Amino acid sequence: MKVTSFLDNLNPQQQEALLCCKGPLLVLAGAGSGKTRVITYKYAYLIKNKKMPPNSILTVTFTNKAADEMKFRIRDILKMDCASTWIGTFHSQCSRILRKEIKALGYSPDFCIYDDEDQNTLIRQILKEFKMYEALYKGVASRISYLKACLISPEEFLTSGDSYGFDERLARIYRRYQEELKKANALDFDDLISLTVRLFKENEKILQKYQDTFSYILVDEFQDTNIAQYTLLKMLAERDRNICVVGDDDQSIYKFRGANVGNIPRFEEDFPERKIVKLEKNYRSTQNILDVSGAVISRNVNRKEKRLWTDRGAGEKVYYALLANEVDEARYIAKTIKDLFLKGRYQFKDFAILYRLNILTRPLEEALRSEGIPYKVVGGISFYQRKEIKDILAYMKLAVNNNDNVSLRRIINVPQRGIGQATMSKIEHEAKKKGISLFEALKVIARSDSVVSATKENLIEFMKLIEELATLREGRAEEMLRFILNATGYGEGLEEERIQNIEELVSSAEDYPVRTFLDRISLYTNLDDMPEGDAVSLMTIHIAKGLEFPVVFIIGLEEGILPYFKVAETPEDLSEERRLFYVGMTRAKDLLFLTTVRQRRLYSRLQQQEPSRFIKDIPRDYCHLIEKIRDSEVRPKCKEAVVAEVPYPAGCRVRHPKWGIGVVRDCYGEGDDKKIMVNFPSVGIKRLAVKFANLERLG
DNA sequence: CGAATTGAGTTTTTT
DNA sequence: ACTCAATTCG
Repeated sequence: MKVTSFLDNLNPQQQEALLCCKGPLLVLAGAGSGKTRVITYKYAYLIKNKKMPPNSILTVTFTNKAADEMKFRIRDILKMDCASTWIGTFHSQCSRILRKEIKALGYSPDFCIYDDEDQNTLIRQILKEFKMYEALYKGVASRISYLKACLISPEEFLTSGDSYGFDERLARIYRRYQEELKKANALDFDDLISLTVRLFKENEKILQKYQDTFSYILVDEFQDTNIAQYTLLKMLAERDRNICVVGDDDQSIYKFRGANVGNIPRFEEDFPERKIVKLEKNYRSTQNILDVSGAVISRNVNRKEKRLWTDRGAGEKVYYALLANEVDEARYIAKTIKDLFLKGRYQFKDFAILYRLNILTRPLEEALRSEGIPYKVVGGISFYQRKEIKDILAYMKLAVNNNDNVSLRRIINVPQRGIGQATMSKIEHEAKKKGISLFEALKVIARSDSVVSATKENLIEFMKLIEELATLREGRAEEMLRFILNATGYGEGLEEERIQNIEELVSSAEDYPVRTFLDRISLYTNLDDMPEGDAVSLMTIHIAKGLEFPVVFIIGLEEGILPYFKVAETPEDLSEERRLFYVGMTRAKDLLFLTTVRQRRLYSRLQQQEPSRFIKDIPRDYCHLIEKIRDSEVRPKCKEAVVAEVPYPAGCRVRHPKWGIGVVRDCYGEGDDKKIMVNFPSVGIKRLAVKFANLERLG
């Protein structure tokens, strides 16, 4: 493919993003603006035109799916094998670096990777030992994860006083947790990033080596990076300053996992010579959908102003339906889908139903079933997190890394082999006394006479099993898996479905060596299973990010649900909820349906619902209002939400004492808080409080 | 050691 | 209402 043909397929802004190959570049890519295309083409352009070797471009994504898709496209464009390229997730790239360099940090390169479940198990065990309420583990886990994402070590946290919500108990648990990880020669997901940062901080030579290796850095979904990830990028890019980050602050919806939108302004400060390119042409939605979603998101403060446009035309108005309860809501949606399907314009797979909370699927599934509409709930427990899969893999992990205490605990009595709590306590005690791993301690106990002979035999048998497995660790994964299944009898008496899962695991091992296989699945936490066949998709808005559908329904647009009542406390949280709504709306290509109910049964409680505050930010003119509530039940409040009187309708002109005449873009808020957005030719778009602005309306 | 009962807590989840 | 998990009993 010639350079010119890359350019032919891009609009002027996209071309600009592609051609800027020297120095730092920030690409603000609106929803549906062809971001992936730009990144992929840019990568190809750097190789073809700038003659960069493929291995000198570090490309970072957040999901394996995004990385795989990119590799697929590159393979297609350049006819190039992408197996050894540096295209991958933050975590896989860091793991690759650490496997090579981690000795410099005193870990063994055989380290295993703990997923969230392993992490939780370990934390719970520590809580138990500290005699703390175990149910706290979720909060503890997320706070530890947050600290790690901010590169705060236990020591730093201990001396941090009041910052970072200091809590003495948390500090002790955190410190102990890190010690246990180190003992087990295990890294959790956050460690993969933070230890790579530490590696570079403490070893100038190693950092230089990777700075030399990477002559260009490309980052996708930059708005989702956390502090640790940003620091990593900054260290690598600091010297040569050839880095391109692509993101959209309006689509930052993972704050709760440590993502920090502040990294966008931070990037601008750290790389003051950066160029900025905005991608505002949208290739996905109708203008109506863009206007409605744009009106909602424009209420957020401190965002990078973007005005998405399309040449697709206005399209149909957005449908906003007000319904009596969740059963009506579900029926309304099912019926609408059926109607549209029967008209022949859409297939079932063209529809997506999006929601804030998983719990909202229940009535939906019922209604869809009764209309005979095929559907698939996307998300939920992923393949590799199933119990049977994790059990089998725990054997494998323990064989490769005998120090993996969490895996040992997991399988020592699974399937049952008569090693119970009493015996386990003895092993724990021994391990603690001698400062050795549980497996070493188990060997000691097995040789001693401190347990009854039956138990002793059981221990010896388990020990032999693991040692035998260990001899297979240089071999093929499939072989080891078969051995595990035979030797343990795992699967005997199991449900058919679980046995099938195990079979699938074995066949997915293909020809991989044991270690490669383990690494792969430790970092591939979900098999990106988009629904096959013709079925309506049900998923959370979070999961829908990055996807698109011709027809989108967003349900449960009520106070307490979106925005969710537990997060809607700070303005930041509220902004994120608004972004979530925005992400949901911008998934739609042709038709967008929004629903609110008056009454909803939630956690067995019947609740009166108020329409989401975001609804009133939708300009009335862009909406079909559909009310399916029997007249006697209509509460005026619901109606007001959408029909709220606007003294300054969009498009009308006003005179400001200082800035002269401007065109009203928008007016929102209530009473004294009523705000107005006006475009003045002299000063641009201004946001004003109606009460103080002293405006004069002109016609 | 395993089964049954009681009790608490209910978001979102790329890796 | 329902799930998941810890504690208690056999």
